[in-house]
Parts: sequence; C-alpha cells; structure tokens
Amino acid sequence: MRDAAEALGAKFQAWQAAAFDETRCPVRNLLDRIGDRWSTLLLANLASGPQRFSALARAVPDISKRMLTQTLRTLETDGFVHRDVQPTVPPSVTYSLTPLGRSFATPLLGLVEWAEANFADVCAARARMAEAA
Amino acid sequence: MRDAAEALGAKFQAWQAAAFDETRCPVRNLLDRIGDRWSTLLLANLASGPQRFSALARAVPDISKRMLTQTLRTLETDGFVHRDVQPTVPPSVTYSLTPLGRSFATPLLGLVEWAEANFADVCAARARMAEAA
DNA sequence: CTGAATCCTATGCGATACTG
DNA sequence: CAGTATCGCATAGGATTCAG
Repeated sequence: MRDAAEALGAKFQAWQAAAFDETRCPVRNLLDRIGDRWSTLLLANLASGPQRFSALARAVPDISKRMLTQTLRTLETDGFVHRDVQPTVPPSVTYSLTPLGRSFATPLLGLVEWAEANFADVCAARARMAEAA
Repeated sequence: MRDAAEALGAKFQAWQAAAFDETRCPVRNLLDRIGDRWSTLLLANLASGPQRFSALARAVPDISKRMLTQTLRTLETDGFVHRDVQPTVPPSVTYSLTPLGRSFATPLLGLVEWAEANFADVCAARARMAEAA
C-alpha cells in the first residue's frame, strides 16, 4: 500500500477542490466535537465497560461536574454513548458506548499508541527548540 | 486480536492507577496540541508535499494569518514540520513534514477514514435527538 | 511574501450553590 | 446521586495594521 502521508495528502487535495465547507467536511465536524479536552478521555474510560456518572467523575479527577454532564450530553447526541436512567431514589445513571462509539475505539487506539510511541521524540524536539532560543 | 475498545479501556485503567498527571500523559499532551481547529488540517495538507506559507493559506481558506503562523510554529517546536527559509527578497518559506510528522499521518488517516465512514451515522444520531426534543 | 503586534470578541471551562 | 443554574476568568482565535 501507499504511504499513509501520501494517502492523506491525496484525500485532502481532492476535498478542497470540491466541498471544503466546514459544516459538511466530516473530519472538521468530528474534530470540532471530540477535539476538546474531555471527549476522548471519557470515550477511553467507557471503553472498559459501562460506567456510572460518579465513576466517570472519579476516573477523570480534574473534570468538573459541569463539563462531565455537558460532554456526555454531546457524546450522546452524536450517538457515541448511550445514557440509561434508572428511575430509582436516588437516581442511578449508567453510560455505555454504543456500537458507533465502540467502533471509534479503533482509530482512537491508533492515536493513543502513536502518542505513546512518539512522545519522547516530541519532547526531544521541544527541548531542541527551547535550547535554540 | 482483542477488540479495540477493550484494549483502549485496559490501557486507560492501567494509566489512571499510576500516572494520570496531565503534563506527563502522552495522550493528553498530544491532544492538547493537535486537538485544536487547525493543526490536523495543516498536517493533512502538508502530507501531500512541502508547501509555502501562502499555499497553505489558500489551501485552508478560513484560517487567519495569525493562526496559520502560530499553528505552524507549534507544529515546528513539536517536531512535526520543518521550516525552511530562503533568504531571498521577498522571502520564501517552505514548510514540510519531518519523519515524525509523516509517521503521524498513519493514525491521522485512521481518524479521517473513520470520520468519512461514520459521518452519516453521527448525523442520523443528531437528527434523532433533535426530533426527540 | 512572510510574518509580528495589537486589539477585541466568543466561548471553553472551572467554581460554587441549588434541586429532585 | 446526578444533575441544573449562574457567575467569572482565561484562552482561542479573527480582524487589522505595521514591518523586513
């Protein structure tokens, strides 16, 4: 197969010739959603199984309740997670990945693995630039 | 091989037990950088070959000069792109992917392909939620 | 042509307090 | 427990102008 960079480049050249409208471009649309600080973290945590609201809050200690709710709502409307409310007292709400959400684990895992493998190189590059300045 | 969601979940469970410090977590660090509106777009455009500043500005019509410069600088300090300045008059600056930047094309392509393949499903989910409200 | 500098606005996000 | 409502700040990022 061709080099990934070539394939990626070709793809974008084809796009910008035709429809580069940000509302229609799937990639820009996706990145505008899951490109925030929390979406990917929550998806990664939900990948290990359904979790309750408070469990997610503990798993991602530095998220506020506000952002946890908001991010989960966005992920729900985009079809990544399913929200299951048990009408008990006190209420119990369980979040889980939908099939769509699970399928997203594949590209996300690719990103995570790249980050792990190349983080040292990125840090080295930063150190070089810092020293040059 | 195991399911990607399982692998992703296991990875994050192992992490949050140990070092979930955002300054050290490679994934959070990476996403804080290329999770913005422009980084991935520029990387994708550079994937098709070296480009000059003005060519990139044309390729991504809705980026301001300010953000184009700033984003390219960040990508440069992180070792994704190389900046080649020709000291002519007027100056000519060419940006190209480093080997690190090229290697990132692989996971990015995975993300792009997922977005293309599943965008319709995401839109359908949004439509369902909009109608339910 | 490739920026740097300045100004301004929009909004992401945290903190806190309240509710069923 | 699982939110909602309100406030306020810090930052992303556009528009414009200046410079080498």
